[in-house]
Amino acid sequence: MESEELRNVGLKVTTPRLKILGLLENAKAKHITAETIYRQLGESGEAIGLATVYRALAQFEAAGLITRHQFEGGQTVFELERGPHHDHIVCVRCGRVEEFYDKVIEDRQREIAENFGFTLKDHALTLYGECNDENCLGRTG
Amino acid sequence: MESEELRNVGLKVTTPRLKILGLLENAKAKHITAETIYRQLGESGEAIGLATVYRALAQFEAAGLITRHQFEGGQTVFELERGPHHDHIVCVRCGRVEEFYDKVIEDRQREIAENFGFTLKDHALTLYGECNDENCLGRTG
DNA sequence: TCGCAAGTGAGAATGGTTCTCATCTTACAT
DNA sequence: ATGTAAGATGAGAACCATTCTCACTTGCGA
Ligand SMILES: [Zn+2]
Ligand SMILES: [Zn+2]
Ligand SMILES: [Zn+2]
Ligand SMILES: [Zn+2]
Repeated sequence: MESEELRNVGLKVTTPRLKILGLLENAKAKHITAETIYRQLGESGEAIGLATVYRALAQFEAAGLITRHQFEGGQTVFELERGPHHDHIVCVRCGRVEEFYDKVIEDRQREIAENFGFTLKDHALTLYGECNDENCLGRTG
Repeated sequence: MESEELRNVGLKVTTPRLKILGLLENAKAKHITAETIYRQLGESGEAIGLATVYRALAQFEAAGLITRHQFEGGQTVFELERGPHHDHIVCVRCGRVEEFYDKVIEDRQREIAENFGFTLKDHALTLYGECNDENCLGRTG
């Protein structure tokens, strides 16, 4: 249950937090902005203050429940951290987001950091391109 | 000369643009924020409006003279686009930035995009870690 | 040298995010 | 169950990097 998840990371179980977690699980889009969370909760009658949404997301991130991504030209998006690590490829025309994991790249990153004498803590990799989805191609030609 | 560079990309040669380009070339830090450019020009008696700095940077970027990077938790930084493409590794303690190019990673990116049916246009890769610089280690232990 | 399209700068506006603070809740002990 | 203290909430203000506005200035081809 979601209550467990909150307790496990040392957060009090509150209605706003449960609603936000629940929305992250059930939202159609996996990568979602704070604004969207705020708006969707409002529309479904579960009004939560925007400040609370931001606060909860920051806490969830600190607790490792979610991750945050900043795709170029867009606002910050959040996603539930379930399953293994992955990076993203984003269509610059339609905004479609796909996920991938590439062991070759992950390994090289570690080697590169090592060569510079860095202890690798994190990385951000996003590919940008134009997708071949029919709904995307249809828009611009 | 810098005037050439501006003319070559179809921009009028103006004093503000020349000063900003010049600063980008001579600044100690290669990766620099708009604010810093604004402040450093001001300090050296070459006051330029902040809006002009942002405008010029946007035009330089569109013209391919500079690139823009958004390292996590920091403001946007700009750097002169001279020499081959590279990505970055950033120390999360002291902010030190190093550059690298890795053919293996670059090639894999292209393959991944292809597999998703995307035409790769761009990518953003930044590694975050803790460096072993003495000035860095000294700070936190 | 002129004329005007283009550029500039001060300050206002924007917009995403964070902060403030008075008011609620949760979690825990009685 | 009830009291209570620590923590959470929400409305709106504040923040801050960036962009916009607009009256004035400048680069540059004719
Ligand atoms: Zn994802
Ligand atoms: Zn697309
Ligand atoms: Zn660089
Ligand atoms: Zn360091």
